[in-house]
Amino acid sequence: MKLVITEKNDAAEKIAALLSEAGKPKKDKVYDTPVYRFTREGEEWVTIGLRGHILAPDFPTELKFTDKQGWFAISSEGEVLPADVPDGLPRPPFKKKKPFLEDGVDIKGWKVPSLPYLVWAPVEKLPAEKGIIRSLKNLAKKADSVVIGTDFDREGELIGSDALAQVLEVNPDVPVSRARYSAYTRGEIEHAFANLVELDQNLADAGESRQYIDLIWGAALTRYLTMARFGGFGNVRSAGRVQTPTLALVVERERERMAFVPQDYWVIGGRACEQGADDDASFKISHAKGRFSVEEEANAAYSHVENATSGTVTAVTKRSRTQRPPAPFNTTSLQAAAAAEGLSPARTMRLAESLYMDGLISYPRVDNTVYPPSLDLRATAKMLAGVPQYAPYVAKLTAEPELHATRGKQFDTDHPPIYPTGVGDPSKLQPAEWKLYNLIARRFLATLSDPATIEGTKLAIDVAGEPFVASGDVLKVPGFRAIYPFGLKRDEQLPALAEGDVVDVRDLSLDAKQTEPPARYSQGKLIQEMEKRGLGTKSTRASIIERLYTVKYLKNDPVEPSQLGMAIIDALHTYAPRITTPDMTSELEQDMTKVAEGTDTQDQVVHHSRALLAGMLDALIEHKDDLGEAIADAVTADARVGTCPKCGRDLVVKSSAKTRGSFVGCMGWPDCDVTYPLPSGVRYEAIEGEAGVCPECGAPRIKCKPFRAKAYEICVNPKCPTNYEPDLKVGECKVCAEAGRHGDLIAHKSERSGKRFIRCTNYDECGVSYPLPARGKLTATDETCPECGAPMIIVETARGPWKKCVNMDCPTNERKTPARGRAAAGKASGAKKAATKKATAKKSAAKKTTAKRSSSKKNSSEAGE
DNA sequence: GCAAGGTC
Repeated sequence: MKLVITEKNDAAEKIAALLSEAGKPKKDKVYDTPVYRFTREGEEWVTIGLRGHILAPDFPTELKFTDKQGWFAISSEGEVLPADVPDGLPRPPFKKKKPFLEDGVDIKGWKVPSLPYLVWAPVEKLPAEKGIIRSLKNLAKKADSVVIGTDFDREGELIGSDALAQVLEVNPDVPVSRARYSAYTRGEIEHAFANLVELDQNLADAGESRQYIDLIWGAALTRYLTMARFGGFGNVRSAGRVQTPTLALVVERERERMAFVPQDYWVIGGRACEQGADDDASFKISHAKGRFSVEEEANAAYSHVENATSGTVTAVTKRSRTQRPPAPFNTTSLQAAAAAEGLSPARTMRLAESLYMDGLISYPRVDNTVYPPSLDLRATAKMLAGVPQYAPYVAKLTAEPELHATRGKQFDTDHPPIYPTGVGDPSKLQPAEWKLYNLIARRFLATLSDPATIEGTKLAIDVAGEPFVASGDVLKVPGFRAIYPFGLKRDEQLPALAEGDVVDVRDLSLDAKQTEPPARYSQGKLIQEMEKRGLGTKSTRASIIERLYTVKYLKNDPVEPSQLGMAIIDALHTYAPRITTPDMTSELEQDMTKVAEGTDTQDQVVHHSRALLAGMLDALIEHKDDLGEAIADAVTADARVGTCPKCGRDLVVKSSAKTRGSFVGCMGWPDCDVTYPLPSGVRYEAIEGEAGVCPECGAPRIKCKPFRAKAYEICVNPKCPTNYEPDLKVGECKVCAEAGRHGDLIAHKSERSGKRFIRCTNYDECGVSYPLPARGKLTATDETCPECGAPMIIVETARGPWKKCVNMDCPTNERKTPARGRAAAGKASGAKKAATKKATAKKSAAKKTTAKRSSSKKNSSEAGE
């Protein structure tokens, strides 16, 4: 039996289909791993797909600190210190209990495990995909020969080399060869298997050097930053060859913005229209000078036109321009286009993976922007007629005798650009999935479409002797824009005017403005910038940006660095500058080339890199205290939500170790005891400036951002009148009155839960209490409910005030009562369950159609070749 | 509780 090992299941399936001589390969499973069996030249073949890297590099378990001992910091004297422990908790006696934590203790011949030694620690490769490895070994035992068919690049060679090591463990004498192909076409695959070569161990070693260097630098610097000032569990401060320069890009832009000195300028603008026309038909005009940099000049010009009500058209110029249809999508351009539609790159990749698995789009991790000749463009376009929204456009497009596709700049043959492979149904896909599918499908059709022709018109208008201009665009030939409206600004249309025409002029004004600092990166732009600088790969960039958000180095979109992010970059820039620039990646690339070419060995390159790191770590350890302080200050600044109304110190968001919840507390604790509760399950943000201080009580106002709901602002003080009237009397207790007592009904707010309720002052005797809505200002009335006699109150929310009976069991509350709420919620959850069921049904249905589709595609591509 | 690179 001949065993072919590929990088992914997809490749195993495709290669089996292309090499099989007697019909379709038989899909089988070894344990849980799909494999494909077929015969060729009288021999049994089987292909198996790995899942990328099956081994992961790591330090020996003795160095991993996987038990409770924590990571370690080094004092300036070079002494091994346990991690800082939050005040009040016992300091574990690490040194005594764990002798190997001492300096100079040998483990496997290495001194461990203080930070400087970590730099020199050995690295092992441990199984990461145990299931795949088990299946691989099972097949390898029975193999007469093995072909490594992983991707044709450095990581592919490494993945193949790791797989080979597993194979040789169980079948040491099996002959092994390497197939090198760069497209899943019959010609390419046949050629690769007819010209098998040896695995390139130098290339695999180059890949492994990359793994080791990334791990050693990342682990040492991450542990250092995390321990320089321990911020509690869950507060890792990470660093790495790609993430740190990426963060530096964002910080650099923020520094430019901070250093920016705005310049004053003035503009004169207004609106004009045909004589007597409506405001709706008016268009924008502006002074031909554009920006006045001298105020007096602007004033002078404005004084001429201030009272003008009409102008004369002095010139009309028209110029047509064409707009070329966009290039096919690769991963980066898809991420950028989707980011402009509000999907983060990481989310885009998760959605794309799901669409790919459902058979709706092609493989989403590609650099290529040129469709291969084997892709049947016409058939794909025709398939999209199955989506009703596209059908009319597809009919027109496919009526053309020939289809020409645009070509992008990047041309590889690994995979085709991202294109639709199935018919998407908006009623079956999640809204975000549909959004992405729609973008991809329309982009595909756009790449086959004609250019758009736009006629631009410029008007010169004389207003009281001052020159004004107006411009407008009209889409003359829509071309691709009829199907692809994304990323384009709307045209402003001008009425048909000729030289000498008189127009009405309105709303002229002189506005003082200031030049803007350079804009922050959008997530899409950041992805593109990373690509330009060689940071990360198409498969990793999205997740690296996401990582920078989870460690709280970045916030908001457009991307903004936190104080912590800026402090980290400042510190590393001073003591370990190599990690903060893309240079490390480009130098690593050069080293990898040397290893691949055999002029340097893996050991030499890794050793050299360790030595560089060791020097930088010495400097970092020397300044551990300064750096720890800078980090602590930055974290405080990030957590700051306002000033303490009692003592004037900073109020910050703190997290309670006991409840795992957050609260606002004063930095002056324990001298100052000011604390405020925070709503749970929402993210919060400080509000800058005056708006961040409650005008009623002086406590901070914060912005709350619930998941997938509208953000709102509140004062953090639950007793603040902006939250509710404290202890408001809403009426008298009827039950008590009937019993001959007096009881007042008072509105309260629980400080613990934040919930509001009404309770009788004689609650212990009568037990009367009513729930209240969570938000909204309450006002008492003199009225009692005509149905049940309970007091009426007014609740004022963002939607306006409404009067209601406080008794939730009262028939007048039936429409808005919690009872109805519960019923509705029950129904909603029932609907959700049904939807889930539907989704599951959809998934399996989609899988079926995928299978059908891929087999029909296979047929057509075979027919085409 | 560390990185970045594959892929699911």
